[in-house]
Amino acid sequence: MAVLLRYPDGSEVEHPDGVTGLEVAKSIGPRLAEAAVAVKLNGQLLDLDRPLTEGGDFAVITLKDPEGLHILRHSSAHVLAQAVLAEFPGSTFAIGPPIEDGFYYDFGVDTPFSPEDLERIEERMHRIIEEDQPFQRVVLGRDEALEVFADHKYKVEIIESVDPSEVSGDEIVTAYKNNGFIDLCRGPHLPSTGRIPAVKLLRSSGAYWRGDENRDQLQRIYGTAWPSRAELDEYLNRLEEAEKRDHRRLGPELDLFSFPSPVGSGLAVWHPKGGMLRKLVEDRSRAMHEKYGFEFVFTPHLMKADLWRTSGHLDYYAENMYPRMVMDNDVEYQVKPMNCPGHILIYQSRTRSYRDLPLRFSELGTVYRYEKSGVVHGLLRARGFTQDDSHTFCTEDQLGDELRHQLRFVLEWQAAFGFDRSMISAELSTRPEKSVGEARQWEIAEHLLAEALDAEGVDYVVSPGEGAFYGPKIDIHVKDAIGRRWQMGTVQLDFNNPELFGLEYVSPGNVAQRPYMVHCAKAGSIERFIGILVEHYAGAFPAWLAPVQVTVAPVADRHIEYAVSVGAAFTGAGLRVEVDRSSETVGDKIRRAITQKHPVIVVVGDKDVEDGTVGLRLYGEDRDTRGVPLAEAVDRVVELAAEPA
RNA sequence: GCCGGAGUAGCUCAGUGGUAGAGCAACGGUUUCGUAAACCGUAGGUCAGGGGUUCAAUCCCCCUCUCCGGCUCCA
Repeated sequence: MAVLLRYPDGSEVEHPDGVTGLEVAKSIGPRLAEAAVAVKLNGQLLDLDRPLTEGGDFAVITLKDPEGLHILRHSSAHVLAQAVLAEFPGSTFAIGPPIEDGFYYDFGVDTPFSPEDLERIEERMHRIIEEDQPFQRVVLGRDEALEVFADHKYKVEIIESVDPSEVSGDEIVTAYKNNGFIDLCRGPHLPSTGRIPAVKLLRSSGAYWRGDENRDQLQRIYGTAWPSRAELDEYLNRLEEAEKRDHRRLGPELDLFSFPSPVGSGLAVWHPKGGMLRKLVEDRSRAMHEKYGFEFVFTPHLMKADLWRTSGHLDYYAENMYPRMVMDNDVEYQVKPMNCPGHILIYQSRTRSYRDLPLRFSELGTVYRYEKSGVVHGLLRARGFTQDDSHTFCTEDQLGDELRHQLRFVLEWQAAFGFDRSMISAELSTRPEKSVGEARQWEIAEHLLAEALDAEGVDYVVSPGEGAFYGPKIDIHVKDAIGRRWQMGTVQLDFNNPELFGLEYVSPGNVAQRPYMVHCAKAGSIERFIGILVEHYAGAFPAWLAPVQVTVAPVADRHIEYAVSVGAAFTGAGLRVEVDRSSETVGDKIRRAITQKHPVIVVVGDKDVEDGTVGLRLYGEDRDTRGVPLAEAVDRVVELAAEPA
């Protein structure tokens, strides 16, 4: 008997039945065999020493492959668990999967890990790696497995639930064993612990068993593992870079915003430069809403509790709302967590005809939501924020065009801020188990949302059952400059509110009809959006968004007068300018402008005063251009600072 | 909310059971300089807040607030 293996290059080679992956790799080449960590047969990953009993598509997996990295990190997690169990007798272990860039493992221990504990564990891991212990696959019967893991209640729970994604079959489970340590695992693993080239523990934290806050809190240790020391260093470097562009750091540094503790957690104040940035974003929001046919409405921050009762918020959103205030004659008021009810009341202010629709209301509406104390995160997760919110009411016939219209708006919005189509992906979330509205409505709406995505050529994934209970939605995700994904815009149907408020319009046949309601946010939250922009651009905004666009630096005090007139020329062209009148050296003035990430530095000295010229230096460029005639310099900067179309 | 870590000058950080220092920033003076840090000086702190232990607390203990890393949740 023989098995016929088809290699990735298309060639087919016959091997004896029961040949191992390692033997096949050796037959291809000794270096490949050395690099091999597993093989893939017909899409299934197998350990190197597993005998192959069938033919098919075959590939050798090395640490260069995504699957290889996955295996490396999975094996690292095992070594972590092995180290923890050895260092902390009496501890137990739960699950430890690979994740992007690393792995974690959850443990049940008496006391949470300290940073010193992590060092100790990491040392132990390195010892285990040095010992180069082979990973051995063992197949256990269910009862046998229960016995082996009798002391580990989380493992027992896993075996009892026999989750095929975590173990291997119905009545059998697989485990991997090295040097007395055994862990439940589907595999595959590296051939031995010595094949982990670079591993590092990063942090520990609490984590709930099965992700359920009502169950045990375990202690999770996060780590990272790479094919080489250099790649590990590069990764750690990347983390540092990400830290440098953290908006919570850059915000105060660039004097944009801050979170003074007397104000309260999750509540930002905007400094003048951040205020300018925000004004620019909001100006653009208003301009684009106007372009897309929206009308501007304004609703109060405080509304009667009864309204929130009608809208259902007090039923399903109460825990995110601030407590009631009782005013005249025991009337209760509440701060708004959403803008929709206010907009609905405007819709209801008069009888609406089909001729009025679609009716598009928009508001930069500031809302307040109670967030659990542990989740606030700068501008990205705040307790007070401003949505670029809109609510559109339309007929069923209009719905398809309307959804596409709004999706196009969201896409144009993102593009203006440097997020082109290649950085955008969408998620279509459909009807969840618990939902309101007729099945027919859901079907129509889901279909039209998908059609809009197709028509606009947006890549999307469908998340079945992930829609809100009141309607399906599209979420727009954006990938930033360092590859992180953020959720921003959303186009969302609402079958619930029109019903709750009894919204109607008069049809051509003079009958009352219920309109469709569409929520749409382009940025989501202005605060969050700006937080993302700060991180995306690392604080170096494109010139049209930069709070200060031009710094004029006179070489010496005698050039201040000329510098001021140069500044005036730029200001006259509509640019935002600062003239540096300090008595520092030019080098220092330039350094300060660069540190503040101003897009344009204009240096003026004796020669410029004489010739009516300036020296130009743009952010991100190490060189400068001298002797540029003032008018030409202004033109160039005006062009550089032009708003996106 | 839960688990852990942290809070010393505007910022970055030293420090000790006997009431605090550096660099940068600020301010004053000198310097007037052509593309990433001129020189000298001055001022600046209820050591997050409150309580406790102690002859004595920034340091040890407790509570609160705020921040950081996660979990859960989410724009």
